[in-house]
Amino acid sequence: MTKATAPLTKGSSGSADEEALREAALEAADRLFYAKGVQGVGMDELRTASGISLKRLYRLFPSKDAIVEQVLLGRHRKWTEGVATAVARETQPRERLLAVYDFLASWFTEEDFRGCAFINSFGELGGTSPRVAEIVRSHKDDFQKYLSGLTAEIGAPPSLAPQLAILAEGAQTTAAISGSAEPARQARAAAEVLIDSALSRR
Amino acid sequence: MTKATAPLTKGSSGSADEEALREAALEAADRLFYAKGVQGVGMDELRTASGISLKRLYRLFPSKDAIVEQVLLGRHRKWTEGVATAVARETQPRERLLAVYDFLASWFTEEDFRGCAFINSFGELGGTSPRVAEIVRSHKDDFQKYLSGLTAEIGAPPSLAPQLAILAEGAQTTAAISGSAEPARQARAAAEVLIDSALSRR
DNA sequence: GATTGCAGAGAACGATCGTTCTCTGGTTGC
DNA sequence: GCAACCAGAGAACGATCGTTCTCTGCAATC
Repeated sequence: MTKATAPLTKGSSGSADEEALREAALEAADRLFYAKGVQGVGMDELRTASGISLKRLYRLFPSKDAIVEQVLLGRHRKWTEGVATAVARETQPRERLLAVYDFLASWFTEEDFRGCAFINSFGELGGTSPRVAEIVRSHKDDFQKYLSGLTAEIGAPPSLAPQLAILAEGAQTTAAISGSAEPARQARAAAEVLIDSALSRR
Repeated sequence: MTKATAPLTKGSSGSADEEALREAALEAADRLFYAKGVQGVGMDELRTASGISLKRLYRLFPSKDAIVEQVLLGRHRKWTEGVATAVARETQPRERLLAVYDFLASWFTEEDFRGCAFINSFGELGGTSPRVAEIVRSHKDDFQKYLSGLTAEIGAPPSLAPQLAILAEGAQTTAAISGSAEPARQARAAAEVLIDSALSRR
């Protein structure tokens, strides 16, 4: 009864399994780290949650730090994708910009929402882990550059993008701490004013 | 602070010393926690940094958690004071509001600036420590209420205060991560637009 | 069928965590 | 002078951390 699956050559078939396991491990790690903080989750807890033995975890990743790094990089990919998808649904440049805040609003209503994982990680580890600090910095830089592209679409001055970014960051932390999705709407309303003001002064 | 002599009415003999020690311990704890995260600092490190023996530390405070709590409450006092002082220097209501962002700007240039301790603590411990989450929440709530008072001075609609708060929060995290004080000026510029827009629509 | 290799489960390791206890030496009260 | 007490330094404690190792049993190879 143990021969039912994967009777192929094991040399190359293990790689696909490995990738699936890696993915499962990262998913569990992401969920745990996000909910309880990186240092609040031990490798044993990750083992239990993922169902992957410690030995295997350490064959998939060289260290916990590497898992943290991969989790953050995965979050970066998902965030970038999510924002881009939300923006792509709109055609008018102004609406495309505001779509960012609608994306935030729907994210904030997820029941396990606990703020921006990058801000959280920076607060916890930014002072002691240069690698984490670097990843967070480049994530935020990426977002600013993305906003710059969107503001350029409407011909707004370059000073608008950082202001809109600050609104987004503030909405994330405020929503996390207050436990409400309202900051997304408040930030959106503020963004409208800033955008319109920038456009009228163009 | 210049205190000449220990007041007799403050407490029994030895209490003044204890209070000074408690203050010194909290000062060291604040500096270390802020720089390296709460969980990144052990009690042994706090002992070394403060020069206060473990035995004494545990007579001054019942646990590390209590120290964390006191550090946060102390930060809250200092923040509230600092903002109020900066605001009090201005007389015109609009300038009083903007003084908040000038206060941020000068804070951001401090060399050991590493963001808002409350946001950082929330990211690290908010998911596991209800007490920390509560303190952070009430600190941010306090700030919002303070801003509400300032916006009421200029007769702006109540919707303005949360927007200005979001700008301040975003400026703090963005400045921390980017390592620049620029976000304070950007937030200030955005606040001006929001304030003037709110006033013209009044 | 014997041998080899590798998987999983979890015990074990050294380090460090928050917290407590022991030991020592000096001060105080009589 | 002597007993009682208390402060300080740091060892010790149990728990837990990230990481590695051992043990066991199964599967594949000659």
